[in-house]
Amino acid sequence: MDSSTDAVARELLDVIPVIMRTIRSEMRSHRSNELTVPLFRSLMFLEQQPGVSLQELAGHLGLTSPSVCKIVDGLVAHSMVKRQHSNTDRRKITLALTPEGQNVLDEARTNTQARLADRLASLSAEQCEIVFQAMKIIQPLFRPAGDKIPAGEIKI
Amino acid sequence: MDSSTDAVARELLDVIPVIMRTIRSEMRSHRSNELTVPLFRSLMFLEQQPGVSLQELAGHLGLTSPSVCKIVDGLVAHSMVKRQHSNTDRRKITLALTPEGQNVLDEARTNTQARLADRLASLSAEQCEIVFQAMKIIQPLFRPAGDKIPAGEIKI
DNA sequence: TATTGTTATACTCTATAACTATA
DNA sequence: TATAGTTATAGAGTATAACAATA
Repeated sequence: MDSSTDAVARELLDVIPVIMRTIRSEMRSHRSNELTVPLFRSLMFLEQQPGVSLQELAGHLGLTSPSVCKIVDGLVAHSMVKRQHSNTDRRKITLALTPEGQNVLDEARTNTQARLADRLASLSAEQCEIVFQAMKIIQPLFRPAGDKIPAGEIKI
Repeated sequence: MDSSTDAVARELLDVIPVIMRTIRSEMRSHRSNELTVPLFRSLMFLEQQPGVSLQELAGHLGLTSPSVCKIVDGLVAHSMVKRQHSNTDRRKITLALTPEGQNVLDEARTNTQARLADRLASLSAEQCEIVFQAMKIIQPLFRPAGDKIPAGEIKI
């Protein structure tokens, strides 16, 4: 069993960086949406969890507060995100997508997903299913600390 | 079938960046080997393909020549890689691991793999197998252009 | 003239440290 | 005093453009 997890670890180390580079470059190559991976992930998280604080977003992204503060600055400057002071604790901020942010997210997701799907086109239904299941299996193991499971997914 | 590849694409977009961040941070957190992901991948490639040129390495990494030139500078400065002029075409260079580079690679691979394997420890044998197969399925779809399949793997 | 590698320069992403405002 | 967020500054990592040497 140990040798098996080692083999999987070796494969992950081999394959993940290559996929990541593709995702990055495909996200960049689409001219209309100048989203980087962290910006894209921020918008996705705010769609799932509207009203979160900066620290909650930082926890999800696995980045420090200053880094996320700058990311949010950019998103606010481009009118994709609304930043407000919390009513209950005025030190905190609450973050949410604007309608424009939702549009940008929808477009970016559609485009990037379509390009990834193109690469997967040669897979059989069985192979697709294996990859799909693998992602579902791996995801919880790498979830950043402090990242809550969205309420809609608790179902177990 | 289309909805299936779309679903897989969505999962990849969700999960890959998170795994990538973990790989990065685990690689950095181990103090003795200060290898970044691209440095690590360079060493791995030179182990498989000793004697390659800078452009071949750049093709494998999916980076531009100037970027790879700087990476190689660093590896040479740290005595991990030997850089020589080619005899047949003196514009070209040939790159190869030094014994020290091999040691650094071995240690980094062992450590990083072990940490990843720790995260996978809770998986059942079946789950391991699914993830393993998924990586094998995905890998060829995302191989960078100009990246040759290592001679030892042609076997088919 | 085209190709291989290098140097010069700049931009993005991220981090640590220091600061402000609120609790 | 502790916490949430911000600002200031610095260090990777990458790219494009310009250059040198060789073919």
